[in-house]
Amino acid sequence: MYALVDCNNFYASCERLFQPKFNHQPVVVLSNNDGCVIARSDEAKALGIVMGTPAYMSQELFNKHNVAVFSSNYTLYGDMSNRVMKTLATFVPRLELYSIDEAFLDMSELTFKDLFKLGFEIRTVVTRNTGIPVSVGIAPTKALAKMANRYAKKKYKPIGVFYAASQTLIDEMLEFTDVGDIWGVGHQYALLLKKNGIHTAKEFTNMNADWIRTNMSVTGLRLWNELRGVPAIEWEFEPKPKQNICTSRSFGKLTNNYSIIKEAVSNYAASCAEKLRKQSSVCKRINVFISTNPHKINHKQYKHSITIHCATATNLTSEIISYALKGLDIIFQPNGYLFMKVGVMVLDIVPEAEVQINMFDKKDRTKDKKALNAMDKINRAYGTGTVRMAVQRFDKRFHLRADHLSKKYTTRLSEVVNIKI
DNA sequence: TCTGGGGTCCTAGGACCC
DNA sequence: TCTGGGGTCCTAGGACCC
Repeated sequence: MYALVDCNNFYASCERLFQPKFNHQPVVVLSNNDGCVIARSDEAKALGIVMGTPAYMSQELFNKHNVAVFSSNYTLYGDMSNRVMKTLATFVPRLELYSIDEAFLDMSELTFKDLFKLGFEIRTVVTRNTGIPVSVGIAPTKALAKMANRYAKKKYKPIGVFYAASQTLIDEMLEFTDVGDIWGVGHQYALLLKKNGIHTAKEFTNMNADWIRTNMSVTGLRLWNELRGVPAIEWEFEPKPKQNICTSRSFGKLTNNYSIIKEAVSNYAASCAEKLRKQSSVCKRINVFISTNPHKINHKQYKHSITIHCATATNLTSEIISYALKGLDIIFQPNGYLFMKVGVMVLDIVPEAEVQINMFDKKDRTKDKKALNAMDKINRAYGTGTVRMAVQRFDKRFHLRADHLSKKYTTRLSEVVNIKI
């Protein structure tokens, strides 16, 4: 048995936790640059505010209904996530952290317990310990547990728990669920399925396996098995080491200023290097990409990327920056375009211990490593960018918009909430 | 006259997830 | 004025190599 525990409206719930005056007011959280809506409280959902819509398009709705708007505060959400996960870990022998606000719990050794009661206890204790409301779905496979979680929210909201304990209950849930709401079925597959007369998850499970394989590839077939009660998605108790690491941002406003773009690329490259060091790995290739704004249909469009091979696999900030700038220099177009976004990706990631030194590479990296080690420590303690390479500059002319940012209530001493007793 | 086949790498893009 | 960011997996065509 699998349980999927999911925090309700996670980012919105985190913001509310520290400003309870918003408890009965609609709350939304915006993406980087205050671009799109990425989280909504129930009240905001009821107003018809749609996930992923640009903030400026919903502005009227925000004003009219007195919606509390927040920029995203990932420091806060990350810390709250850790607290939730720690609490969840006390209930089961093993769990898999699936995303910032979800975890799969391994219930297979607990079948002697009343799993519904356990689900309810999990919900109660997490809310008591962290203040974050959660829902629980329990079922024989991961995909069914995902669905049970959603079903709990839609059908048994006050209880917040659904245990698909029998085939009758599973069928009830499958019939209730639209194919588009199945985990792993996105917009395109939902259209395809509906065109073929398949509207509910129950109808999906009744389809012929060959048809699924042909039209939805192996991933679709895996899903089909899962929904028929046959586990096909493996546990991942230990997070897999990342194959790629990427840092990219949109500019606060469109630009074709090469020095601003170089500065941005330097910073994203530095961030990739830091992420590599954090997991004790190095990369063999570095990819840089740049693009204009595809939403501006009357602008001339350009996008390009390039991959550079490292002479020696590396995680040194200075080296990764210089490879990235070399790549940028090749793909950058100086005339006629307004750029929206650049990014740096590090590829072919291997453990640092396995590095093969290029025989012509005589560089001694021990000093660099010591310096970067110290730099990482300082940056972790005092915030990203406290110590930086000269090319990264200080003025952040490409800086992001965040007009509605809340405080780091749980991670910065000066911003901790004061309580008068 | 007859114009291979297998492999890798790069870039691009499409599908999905949160 | 204003449309996120970070991932995974899969596919396909062109360049290039032997």
